[in-house]
Amino acid sequence: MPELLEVESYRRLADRTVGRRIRSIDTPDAWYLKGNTAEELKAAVVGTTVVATGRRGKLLTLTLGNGRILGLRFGMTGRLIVDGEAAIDELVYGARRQNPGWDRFTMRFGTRREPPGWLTMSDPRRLGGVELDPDIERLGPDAATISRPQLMEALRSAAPVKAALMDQGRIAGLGNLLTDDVLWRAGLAPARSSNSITGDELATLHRAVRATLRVLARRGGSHTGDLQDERSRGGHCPRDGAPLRRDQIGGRTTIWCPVHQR
DNA sequence: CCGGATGTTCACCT
DNA sequence: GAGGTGAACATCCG
Repeated sequence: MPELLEVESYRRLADRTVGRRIRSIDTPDAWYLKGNTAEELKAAVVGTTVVATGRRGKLLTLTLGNGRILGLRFGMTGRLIVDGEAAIDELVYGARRQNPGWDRFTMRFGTRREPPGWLTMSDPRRLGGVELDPDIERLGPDAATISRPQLMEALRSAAPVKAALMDQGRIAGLGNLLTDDVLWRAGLAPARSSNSITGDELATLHRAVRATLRVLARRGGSHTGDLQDERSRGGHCPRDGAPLRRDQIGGRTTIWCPVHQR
């Protein structure tokens, strides 16, 4: 998916639907509906209005006029399209082409007197989903606004710091690409046990989370990190020129510099 | 042809 | 219980 930065741009796009009334929904893929049948979903949302958008980590939420919350998850390849316009032209690991067969969920808006339009989730790999009233509190604090004490709490674990940062229940929003760039920026080895992080290192890591999100947001997304060009082929550290390492940590391919990440 | 890819969940180990 | 591993989902790309 889309990590935090992409989902935030999806949220801003979805903001366009605030104030619109949901006329109908298309649910061509029952598997995409988590926890509800199409009939239940339809009964809960059709006829109500989108009153707000929100985001916690990689979860996009649409608050409806009846108090229900519609949670949208995008997996690795999910895209959001509103009124035919996509928030992001091309996902790095997503499909280049567009295929109507990948439309997994659509809301159609408008009545005689209210604004029309539609919102579609397109997801080739079907790794995302739509859930009514998702358990948002199962997610940790959002990475974009997490405080230093909250980060310390998130790292109260014997797991590698990389695994803890990717654990959405501990801290929400960081995926594989962002996490590698955060640790690179912080100078921390990804396999370091979380509870071995010192107070000074925690402060550095906290700043690195914020800096990485700020810088990559400005550059255009999670795939614009300093390590991105080095991910595919064995590259060199942009900071000190050392050969980068490629390891499996927390179940994911991890790129890191053994010289300055300690 | 094969392996891996911005993710999550689950079963099964240690 | 905590942590790790591999599978599953489906498609594209190198």
